[in-house]
Amino acid sequence: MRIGELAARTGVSVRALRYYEEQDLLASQRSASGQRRYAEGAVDRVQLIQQLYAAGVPSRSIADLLPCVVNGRATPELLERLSAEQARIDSRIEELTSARDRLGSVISNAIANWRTGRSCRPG
Amino acid sequence: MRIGELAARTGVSVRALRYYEEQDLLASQRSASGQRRYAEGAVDRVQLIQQLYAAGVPSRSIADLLPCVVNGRATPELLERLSAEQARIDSRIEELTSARDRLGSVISNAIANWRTGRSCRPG
DNA sequence: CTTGCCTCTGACGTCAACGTCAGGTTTTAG
DNA sequence: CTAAAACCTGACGTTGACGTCAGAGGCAAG
Repeated sequence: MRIGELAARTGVSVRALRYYEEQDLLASQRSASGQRRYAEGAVDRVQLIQQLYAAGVPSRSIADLLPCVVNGRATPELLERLSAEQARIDSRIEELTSARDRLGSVISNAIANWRTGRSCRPG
Repeated sequence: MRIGELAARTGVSVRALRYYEEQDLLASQRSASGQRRYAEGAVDRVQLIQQLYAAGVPSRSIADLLPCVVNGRATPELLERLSAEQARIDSRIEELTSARDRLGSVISNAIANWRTGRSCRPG
């Protein structure tokens, strides 16, 4: 498929796909005229890239670990990096959870004030 | 306390603290000569700011909700925004969890390959 | 009083992950 | 064949949360 279709099917922009290629995250065949052609697997690949980006994994790390994802092999060193990334994600989840809870108590606190005390209306 | 001490006690840079003030996230008294003076509560406040930043809450939203955190009151509109932020954080946590799991399966897959099949060593 | 560290206000630099525009080629629909 | 739509390669713009540097003042110690 061409880049436009891949963009449509993954929900990421054409520009982003070209950017991924620049960063060696996503390869493409080229047609005789130079247009990018992608196989079906590219859809999955792009979604994985997005997932890792969303997890805050820097693109350099993604570039390093993607081959491993594809062929299922990793050097011990890479395995360590993967575990490290996983740990980073875990602590990030904890941060988020605690932030979420803090927001939650702010909310219920505000609601409680709202019921019992004066409301937020002027006066 | 002065800005250097607050920075040391919160672990954020002096520049960041001045930036927070610029964004109306953190107020300060000024000495006669213009230096910033902070009360004890500033330490907590800065940590809250960090937590929200870490959760991806944009600084404008933080500025809006901080007064509410302080005085425990919120307009219905603000309550809605808080809930929206909470929901955003929740979906972010889900993203991260799924990324984490995906990394996990990559890792265990690699380990399995490592045990059963050929290792990653050349040859 | 001076030395040395802390602080001040601008103001420009940075980095990632793209957005956007320019100027040109290719593919497709009619 | 032609016009529209999609694609190409640069290359500069954007945003957020600061980093960093310049130049000038403030403050406690000796």
